[in-house]
Amino acid sequence: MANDKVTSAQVAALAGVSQSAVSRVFTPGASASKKTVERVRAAALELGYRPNALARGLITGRTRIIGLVVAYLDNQFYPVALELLSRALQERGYHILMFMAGNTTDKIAEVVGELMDYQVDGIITASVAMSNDLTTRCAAAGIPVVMFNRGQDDARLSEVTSDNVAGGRRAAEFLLAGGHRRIAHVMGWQGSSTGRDRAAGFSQAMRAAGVAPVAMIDGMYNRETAASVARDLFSGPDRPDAVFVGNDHMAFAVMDVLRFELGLSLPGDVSVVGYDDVPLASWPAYDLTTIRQPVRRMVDATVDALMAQIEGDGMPRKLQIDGSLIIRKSARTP
Amino acid sequence: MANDKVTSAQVAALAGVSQSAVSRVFTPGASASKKTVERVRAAALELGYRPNALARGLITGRTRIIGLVVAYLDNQFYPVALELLSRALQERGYHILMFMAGNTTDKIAEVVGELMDYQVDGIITASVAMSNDLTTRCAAAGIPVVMFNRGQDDARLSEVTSDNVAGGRRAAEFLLAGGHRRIAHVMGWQGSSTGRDRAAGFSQAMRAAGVAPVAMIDGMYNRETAASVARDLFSGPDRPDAVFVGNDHMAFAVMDVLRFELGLSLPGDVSVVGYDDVPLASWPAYDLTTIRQPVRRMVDATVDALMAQIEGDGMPRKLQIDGSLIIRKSARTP
DNA sequence: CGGGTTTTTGCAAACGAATGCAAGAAGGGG
DNA sequence: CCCCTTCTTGCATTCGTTTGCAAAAACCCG
Repeated sequence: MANDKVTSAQVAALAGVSQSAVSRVFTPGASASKKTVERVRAAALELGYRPNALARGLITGRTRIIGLVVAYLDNQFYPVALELLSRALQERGYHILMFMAGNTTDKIAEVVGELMDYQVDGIITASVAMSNDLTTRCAAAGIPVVMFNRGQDDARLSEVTSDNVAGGRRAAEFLLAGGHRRIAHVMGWQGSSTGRDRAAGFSQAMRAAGVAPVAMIDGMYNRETAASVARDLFSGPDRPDAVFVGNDHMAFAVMDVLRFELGLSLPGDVSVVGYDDVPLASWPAYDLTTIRQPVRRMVDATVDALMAQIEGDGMPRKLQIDGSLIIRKSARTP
Repeated sequence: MANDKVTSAQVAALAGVSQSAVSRVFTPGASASKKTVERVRAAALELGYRPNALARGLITGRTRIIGLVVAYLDNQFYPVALELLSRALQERGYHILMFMAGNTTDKIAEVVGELMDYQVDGIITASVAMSNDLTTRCAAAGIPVVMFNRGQDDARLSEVTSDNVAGGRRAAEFLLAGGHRRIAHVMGWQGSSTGRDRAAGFSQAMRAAGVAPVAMIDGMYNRETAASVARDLFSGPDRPDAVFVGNDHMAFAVMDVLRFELGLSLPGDVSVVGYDDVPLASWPAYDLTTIRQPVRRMVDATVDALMAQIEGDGMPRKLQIDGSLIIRKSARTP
């Protein structure tokens, strides 16, 4: 049966037609008579023939491979997104070539270079920034790029995020409405647009209410950092009575420190609000009040944007998807 | 600069050498004089040339792409493994083409078929079983397959697991040593080797101690199922005083039910032992006593096995990596 | 400086499929 | 039944590389 490499020529021979005929049978939208189709199909089945995607890609210029660059997977938001992305693309006949990149510029450049070697049809970056130079290279090569959950001020890039400014504002307003006046913000990494936007929204709402934040400290989207920030912030004599944390991943760390190291109760002593609404946030051990990022819709938007640019003549687009506040038990309810 | 498609021929023209020369400069281990190398490198840099991986793959028969098939990512063990795998392979110049497959046979077959279309150099399956037919096809195509965290009785397949039988035994022994006599087991999915092996080890140790398990129920490696199993098991009048759960992911669900629905205290009322030691297990909100699967070593072994078969003449191998018991606070300590 | 070795080089043939072109087959209408 | 149109088909070229082969160049040593 299916031996090492079956080529279209072998199928052609068996079916008694030319190699072109075989190709046409396997190329959607090419012309072939009913009889040829049948004979070729039969021969292909017998030999276990499947078209070689590399050869096809070489000549058509499309590989149906999407490059995915992601910085880390320990924040649960990303595996969830990855799973959805992968499924959505698979449904449309595309496949994901995956790369882990630290968030350093040159590592990312290296990785994008390798992606381009494989002639990917498009690139999705998750929680990763593109340097200007890199964007230029992708644009020159005609490879559309869409940034998932990160924004950047460059018209050549598509981006899909939640409305982070609104989200930050919403978090602050909720805490204020709960009667809190000593509110701190453990910020998302200030090197990222999401971190900055959420912080900006938070500040905005605080200012509007005439309340000054107790502190705004960068938690780097990192569990350890967030924990140590929480320790500093809450060990002193006049500690905050509420904290908005830049994402759920850090919020869990903060809650751990508050409850298990400092013996504080939530929401009795302190209110905590997170951002993302990852699955773990709804588990009773945390039961975290948080701003939801609608992953599913974000993923759909990402795939749509990419497909529009690959298959149609779509232009880069910037989308913000609104996320609602999910009220649970980690923060006092107004 | 870097225009749409730069080919080796263009570089050759600019450098004043033949196209073959360019190829040789970019092929490790090919002969080229110092002078040629220099001139070609310079020209390549100027034009932004990079070898087309598709064309290269077409002729060499190696793509440096590894197909990865994974069933789900909601169990934290897999994202962690995925990240390590991806990094390890990247270091060796390989890349991951990722596929999500449910655990249904035909879905997997479909996915493996698509993988083969891309002429992958090897396949890693994580928490996924291979049908006999599929294994045959891969073997015929000369594509090595290594199963990560799953075993199968087929000499053509490599596999890397932890020593699940020993692990299950260890868990039971630990609970027995803690003085428990009413011990239940929420089993890992019995359709998987890991689930069966852990259960077998557990049974073995119980039998050796002359203690009959209170219950052994399949939790399907699924959070909801595990939770409802826990509800049934622990709501009755004479509930177990200890439970060994087939993996951490389910153990968290069980703990949630025990503590937050049934108001039981751990390890006071009930002892819980899990399997995997995912990062979350060490967070104080769970602080789960568990059998560690040494992911890093498992990943290294996986990559080694794969490389041996791809680059050398290695035979398929079956590896079991021993994992130790990590004692935390969810179970009574002897 | 000559004869023999070793390196470097270009030529041309792969790899496996898609596709423009022109010829052949089939179909349709009067 | 013939002519004109529409479908199918095969031929040959193309995509961007690697690589075997043989010629050319460089090197070495006496």
